[in-house]
Amino acid sequence: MRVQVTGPYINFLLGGDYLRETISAALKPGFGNLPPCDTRVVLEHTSANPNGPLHVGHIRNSIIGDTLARTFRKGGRRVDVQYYVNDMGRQIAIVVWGVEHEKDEGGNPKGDHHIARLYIAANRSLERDPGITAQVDALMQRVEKGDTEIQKKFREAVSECLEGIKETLRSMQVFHTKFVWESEFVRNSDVDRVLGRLRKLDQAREGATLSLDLSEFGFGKPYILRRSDGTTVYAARDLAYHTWKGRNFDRVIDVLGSDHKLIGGLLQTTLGLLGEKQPEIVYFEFVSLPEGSMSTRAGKFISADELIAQVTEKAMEEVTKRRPELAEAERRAIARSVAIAGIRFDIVRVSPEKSTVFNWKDALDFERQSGPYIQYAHARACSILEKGGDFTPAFSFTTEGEIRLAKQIARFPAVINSVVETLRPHLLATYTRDLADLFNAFYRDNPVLKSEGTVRDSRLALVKAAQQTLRESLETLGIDALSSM
RNA sequence: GGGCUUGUGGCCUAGCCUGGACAGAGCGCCGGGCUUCUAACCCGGAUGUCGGGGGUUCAAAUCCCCCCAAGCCCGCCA
Repeated sequence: MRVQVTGPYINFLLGGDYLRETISAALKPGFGNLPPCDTRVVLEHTSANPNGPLHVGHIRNSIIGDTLARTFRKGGRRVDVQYYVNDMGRQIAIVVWGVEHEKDEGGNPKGDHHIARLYIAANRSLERDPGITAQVDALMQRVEKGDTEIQKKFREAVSECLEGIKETLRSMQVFHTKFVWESEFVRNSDVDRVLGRLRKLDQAREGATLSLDLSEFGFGKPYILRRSDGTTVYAARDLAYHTWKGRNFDRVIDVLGSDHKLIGGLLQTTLGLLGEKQPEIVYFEFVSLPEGSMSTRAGKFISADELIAQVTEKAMEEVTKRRPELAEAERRAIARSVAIAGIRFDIVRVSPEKSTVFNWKDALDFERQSGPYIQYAHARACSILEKGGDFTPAFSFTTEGEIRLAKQIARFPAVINSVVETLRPHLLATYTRDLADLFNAFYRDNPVLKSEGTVRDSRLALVKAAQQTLRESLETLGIDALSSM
């Protein structure tokens, strides 16, 4: 290492040994993996109500959550990823009422879309005739009391919707290890037990309802846990779920929309009062439409399925334009990967605290700063390596392009670590984009296959290291690292 | 009304926690580059009161205070 003074700054220049070491590490599979660690992490994300398909707002949750899960695993953590299924709230009772009373006008045959149409229709009926509210209330009471016939109806409606949601998640390469049904905590009496403990808190206020007075913690309004008709609210069931998570895992992480900030704070405070582990909550701001915020109830949303279909179609056009010689099935497969890369990268690259407005033009743009741009850099690297054939890695880096690329590669494990520490997955996205930029700059100024001797072996080693690092980064972002596109 | 978050060229975004080298990219715009490792790429150019005003500091996009604007929350919904 050399030290140089420039004006008021002292620059520490990293020498050849450092680059040799890291580039040689990057040549091995699994570059960027952090040492395994025994901490058991449970990460909850998406958990959208099963009253309709995932829309472009929900998938910000899914993509942030899935990217965090992948990064944690790369960081050596053991991670359980859970989707908490709300299968007994008021919204689901409305769905069940809709299944019984509404007619489906037809459209996308997927179960989640079918359920959404009934849910939207039921809400319209509810607006016209407030008397229906009593019927919905009755459904909620019967399901909570354990009426098996009604429970079956709830389960069937929820399952139908959930199957559609699962299909959407799979197509985005978002994976959960477990779907936890809320009603489980009512059935196994965890909710009763946690209510029993809550009742004994100094902050408990019990009359017709059971609530907590958390004003000493800055929460102005009572935290209602049980309705006057005896049924529990979501908050109570969520407390039971988080108590269970806290007792079975070392770290509990939730990814939630910023509209949950207040209830997230109430949840954390209450768990603290009970002496249970408090979850770490990652909040993200909303995705809205140019005409305003999305609403499943009002039918005002762009579904993830529609987004994926449109982006895939655009990707197919692009692939066909560039690679007309490929068979259709092959083009189709590339288009699917490119589409998911476009969608996932576009969402994960923005810091979570920034609210965004969805627009089709940007969603369909595969140019610079996009996921496909990074995939393309990776594919170019693969192509050079394929043409280069066997080589003996050398580590002599002298040009500016070589050194800057090598340094960026070297940063990768630190980036994984910082995402794990800060729970900010966009850091990985910007890192990967910069890596692709630096690879392109290197590619432009440093001929690889035409060079000779040590220069060629060094550059091939660098290309290989860059390709591996791009692949590891892309896979951690849930994006396919295509070798040809 | 109260709370939380955001405000960076026409558009979009990184940097803000941990203050320092000309505020980095991208889109769009103007002008170039495919007999040369994949042009989903690259090069050059124009475009910035870092929302506004105070303050702290040798030094502020970054820290503090006030103001303005936008989004979200303030249900016996989730």
